Amino acid sequence: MGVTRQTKHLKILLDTFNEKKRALSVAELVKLLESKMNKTTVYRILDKLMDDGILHSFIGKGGLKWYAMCNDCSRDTHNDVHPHFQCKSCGEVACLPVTFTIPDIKGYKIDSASLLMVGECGNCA
Amino acid sequence: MGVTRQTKHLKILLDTFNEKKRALSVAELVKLLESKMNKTTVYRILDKLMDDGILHSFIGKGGLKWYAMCNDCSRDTHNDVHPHFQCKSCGEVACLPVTFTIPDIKGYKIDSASLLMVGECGNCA
DNA sequence: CTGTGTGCAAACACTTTGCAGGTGT
DNA sequence: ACACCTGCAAAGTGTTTGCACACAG
Repeated sequence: MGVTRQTKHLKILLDTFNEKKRALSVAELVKLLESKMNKTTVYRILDKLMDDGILHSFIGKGGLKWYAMCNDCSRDTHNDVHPHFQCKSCGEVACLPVTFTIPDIKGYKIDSASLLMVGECGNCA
Repeated sequence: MGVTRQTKHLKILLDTFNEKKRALSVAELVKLLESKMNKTTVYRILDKLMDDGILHSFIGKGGLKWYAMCNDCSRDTHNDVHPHFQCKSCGEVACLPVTFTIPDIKGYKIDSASLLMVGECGNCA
């Protein structure tokens, strides 16, 4: 279903994640890259990188989508249990270095879980 | 900052939650009630019920907002740590009868957390 | 050459806002 | 009477789609 080609746009996006070393919202990426590529392209590349297991995504405060580099995901075994933290003051997002195990709940077959914690980061406290 | 008045629209919305006895998405509520009230009114009442601690909300799969009756919330102590489950097949949402304790993470002052599990419900499995 | 990728504009879906008029207490 | 609530239309925001053209392999 389509080989991911090595285009300059793809490279720009990957470089951005490597530089920033943090989670980025789609809105932020679109704004950041608006001089270099169309927003449609941003959405499409993010989708593809997600499929390929290079990025993972989650829904932040307010329902906006965020992406971050995967450290421990592959195309087949996508580890969705990434706890994330979002500061209610500055809005910054961090991937938490915590392992979270999905509880077993009878009556439900659980595939993945997303855990978002909201509070104040070190800078804002 | 405003007393919540006992209007017929408010009653209709509360009745809906009491009848359905489950979490409802805003989109579903708007559609369900479109003959009885304007969508703007739905949004506003949901907001108010949230403030009053009658409903709690969370972001479901895909970033859509859901509301459900609070069982253990008051206006002052809003318990945001409600684990929720959403079926990836039928989209149904359930409030899980599980208590989840927020882990302590150094460097972050965590106020609340939201935990969404995605998988298959009893009907779809 | 062929299948992907890209830009642009338009369409979509969800949510918020402003304002005039209606309603609860 | 006054503060609060409602409907309507318009605008705002984030995301997706269709299509013609460009590019990588």
